[in-house]
Amino acid sequence: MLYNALMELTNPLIQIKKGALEFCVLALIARGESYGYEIVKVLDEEGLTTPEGTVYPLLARLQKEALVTSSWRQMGEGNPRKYYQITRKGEAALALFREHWKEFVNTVDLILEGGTQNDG
Amino acid sequence: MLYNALMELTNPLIQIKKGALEFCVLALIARGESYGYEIVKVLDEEGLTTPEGTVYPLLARLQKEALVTSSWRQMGEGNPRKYYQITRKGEAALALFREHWKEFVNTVDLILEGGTQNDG
DNA sequence: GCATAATGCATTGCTATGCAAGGTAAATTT
DNA sequence: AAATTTACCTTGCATAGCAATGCATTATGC
Repeated sequence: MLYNALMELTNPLIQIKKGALEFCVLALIARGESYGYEIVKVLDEEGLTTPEGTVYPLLARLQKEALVTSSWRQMGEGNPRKYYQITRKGEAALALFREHWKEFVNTVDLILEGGTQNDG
Repeated sequence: MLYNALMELTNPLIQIKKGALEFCVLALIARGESYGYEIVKVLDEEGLTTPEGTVYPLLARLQKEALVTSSWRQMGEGNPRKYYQITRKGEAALALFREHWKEFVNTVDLILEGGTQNDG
C-alpha cells in the first residue's frame, strides 16, 4: 500500500497536526503576493515567530505542491525578491484547511476542557 | 550552546506547533487515570484518531518528562494495564498549555482570516 | 478444538518537520 | 571600510507521526 502519499490526502488531521504553519504562510500569501524575507517578518509581527531556516524550505514545499507560484522581481534598487503568488489549488487547499482548522480547534478545546457535559 | 533542550522550555510555540497531541493526551489523563489502549480509543471517539504507534511512545515521553507517573494494574481477568496518572508538574504544564493554546488559536485565526474586516 | 478477533503492551524504520548554523550577495548605514 | 540590513538558500541534527510488526492474554465463533 501507498500509505504515505495517500494518507496525506485522506486524513486532514495529519496535515493539521503537522502543517499549521504551512497554511499560515499560505494565508499570508493569499492576502497578496509576498516574498520569504517579508513573510518571516510578518509572521513575527503576527506572533508566530519563525526563522528563515523554516520558512524558505516551507515555501519551496508549497511551490512543489503547486499551491503557490513564484517570480523573481527587482523592486527599485534592493535585492531581487522571489515573490510568491497563491494558485487556484492553493486557494482551494486554504479554504479546506480553514474548515478543518475550526473542527480541529473545536476537538482540542473539548479535550482540553474535559468535555464532561459539553455537547455541540 | 544547548539549544535543543533549552528552546523546548523557552519557546512555548515550538511545543504547540509540535505537540498539540501531547497535551491532548495529558488532558485525557488529567480527567482521571487511564492507559494507552483506552486513550487510543477515547482519542478516536473525540475525533482525534491516533494510532498506537504514536500514542505509546508519546506516553513514554510524558513519563520521561515527569508529567505523568504509571503503575501496572490488573483489573479483573483482562491483560494487565499500565495506568498513567498526572503529576503536579503535569497539571502545571497542562494549565500553561491551555493559555498558550488560546493565544495560538487566536494568532492562527487572525492570520487565516486575513484580518481584512473580520474581527471576532 | 482451532481460528479469529479483541485487548493490551511495545519497538523498528521510514518520512518529514522545525530549526540553528552557516553561507552568498547586494544595498544601506555608520 | 566595517557593520547592518535586505534577500536568498542549504546542511545537518533532533524529533514527531506512524505503518508495520511483534508478543501475550482473553474472548468469540465455528
